[in-house]
Amino acid sequence: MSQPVHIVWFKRDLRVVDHRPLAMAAERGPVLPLYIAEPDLWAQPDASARQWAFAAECLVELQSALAALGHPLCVMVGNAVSIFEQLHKRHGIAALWSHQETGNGWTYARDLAVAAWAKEACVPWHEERQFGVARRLRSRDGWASAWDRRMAEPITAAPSLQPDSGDWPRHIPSHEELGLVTDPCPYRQPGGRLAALSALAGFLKERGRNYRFEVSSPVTAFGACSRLSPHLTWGTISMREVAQASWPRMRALSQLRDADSRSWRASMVSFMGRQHWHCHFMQKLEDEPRIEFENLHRAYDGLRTESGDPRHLIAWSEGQTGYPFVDACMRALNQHGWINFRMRAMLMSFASYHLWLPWRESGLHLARKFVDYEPGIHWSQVQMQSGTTGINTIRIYNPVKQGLDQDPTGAFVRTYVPELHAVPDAVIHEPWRWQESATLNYPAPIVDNATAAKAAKDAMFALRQSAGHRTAASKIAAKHGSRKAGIPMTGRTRKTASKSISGKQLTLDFS
DNA sequence: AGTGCAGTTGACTTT
DNA sequence: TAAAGTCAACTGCAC
Repeated sequence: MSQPVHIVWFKRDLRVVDHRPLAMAAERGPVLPLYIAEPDLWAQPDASARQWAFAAECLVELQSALAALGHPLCVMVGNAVSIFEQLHKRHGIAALWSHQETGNGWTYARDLAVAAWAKEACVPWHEERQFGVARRLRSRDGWASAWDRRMAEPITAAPSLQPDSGDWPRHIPSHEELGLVTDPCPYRQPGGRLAALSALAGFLKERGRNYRFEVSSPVTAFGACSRLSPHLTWGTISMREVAQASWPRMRALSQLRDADSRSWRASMVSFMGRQHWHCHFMQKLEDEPRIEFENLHRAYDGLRTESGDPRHLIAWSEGQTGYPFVDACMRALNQHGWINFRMRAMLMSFASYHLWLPWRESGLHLARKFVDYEPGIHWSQVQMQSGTTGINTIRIYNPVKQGLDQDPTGAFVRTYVPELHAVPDAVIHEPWRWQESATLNYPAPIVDNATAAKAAKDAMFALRQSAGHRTAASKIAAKHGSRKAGIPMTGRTRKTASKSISGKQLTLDFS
C-alpha cells in the first residue's frame, strides 16, 4: 500500500451511522478503521470483564458493518502511541480521525500522549464532538439550548469505503488476553447495534408507556426503562439518534387526546429529560476531571478521612449488609450489570452515610459492576449521593422505607435474597424483627439504621454550617449548576420572593 | 345541628 | 432521585 491512510480511531463510538469522523475521513482518501484494545486501559480499577464482554459484542457487529461498507475493522492490541507510531512508519498516516471522549483520568492522559505524538509526527488529529458535551466550555449559560441545536443536526449516513486488500489483524481479544479477571454476569444485556435499535424501538412503541411511574421501583424498572445506557456508553447508537427518534413519537402522542396518550406523553417528557441529564453530567467531568478522585467541594476533604472499615466495604459489595433491600439491589446489579437509577443512589447513599465509607473505593466497585459505566455520569452521581458537591441537598436514603415503598410485597427481595423466602411480608424489610429470625442464614444488620443515619446527618449538617462552605458552594453552583432554576417545574405559579429562593435550591438538585 | 376531637393530608421547613 | 418534623386545613364521627 503506497498511499497514506486516514485512520478512523474507534473508541466508545462503535457504530457506522452518525459517525462524523468516519464520514469525513472517507471523503478524503483511503480509510483504515481501527480499534485498539489497550491492556493498560483495562487494567484500570474502574474496568471489568463484563464491560469488555459487552464491548467485544459491539466490535463483532461493527466489524461486519464496516466490511459491508468496503473495509473491515482492524483490531490491534497494545499501547495507542506505539501502534500509531508503528502504522505511521510502515504505511504513512495521512490523518487521525476520532470522536472526543469524556473518559476517565487514564484516557485523558492517553489522549494527551497521542496528541503530543501526532504533533511531533506532523499527523493531523481531527476530533469531532459527540454527545452534547462541549470542550473548553467557558460558561454554562445557554448550555441547554446548545444541546437542543446539536441534537437537531442531521444524522450522518454511513459512507462507503475504498476496498483494500491489506491483511489487517481482526482478532478480538478475550478478557483473559487483556488480563481481566473473570466476572460472571448471567443476565447482562447483549452488545451491538441491533440490540440498541431493538431496545429503542421497543421502548418507544410499548415498554415506555408507564416509564414515569415504573422507573423508581426495581420490580418494574428492568422492563420499563429504555435500557439504552450501555449502548450510549459504547456508542452503538448516538444520542442524536435517540433524541431524533423521540421527537416524532412525542409529536404523534400530542395529536391524541385519550388518557393513555397523556400518560405516555408524561413518560416521554421524563425520558427526554434524562437525555439532557446524560450530557449535563458528562459535562461536569469534562470541565473538572479531578472529580473522579477529589471532592468537588474541598470543605469535605476532612470527612471520612480514615479509609473506613474494610469489612463494611466487603459486606456492602457482596450484598451481605443485613438490610434486605440493599442486599437485593447489590445482588441484582451483580447479576444484570444494571440497576435503576434510584437504587444506584440508595446503594451509594448507604455506603457513604450509613457505613461512612470514603466514596472512591465504593464508587470503583459500582463502576466495575455497571456495564453502562460512563465516567462523567458516574463520578458526578457518586459525589452527589455522598454529599461532597456542596451544592446539592443531602439525601440519606432509608433502606427500610425504600424497601416498603418500592417493593411492598418483598417480591424483589425474595428473588435476589432467597434465604429470606420464609419471612412474612410484614417484616420482609426488617427480618431482625421476625420471631424466628435466628433460624435464618442471613446476617444481622451491619449497622443500626437510625443511629448511623443520625450520625451521618449530624456530621454533614455541622459541616455545612461552617465558615467558608457557602462561598465555595456558590462558586461551584455558578460553574456547574443547571440554569433551569427559576423555571417552574409545574404549571403552578411561584408565590413570594422568599419561596422562589427555596425553589431555586430544589431545582439546583441534580445540577 | 353544631361542637370537639382524633386522625389525615399537604405544603413547607429543618436537618 | 431524602427523611423527618411542623403546622394549618380538612375529614369523619361521636355526642
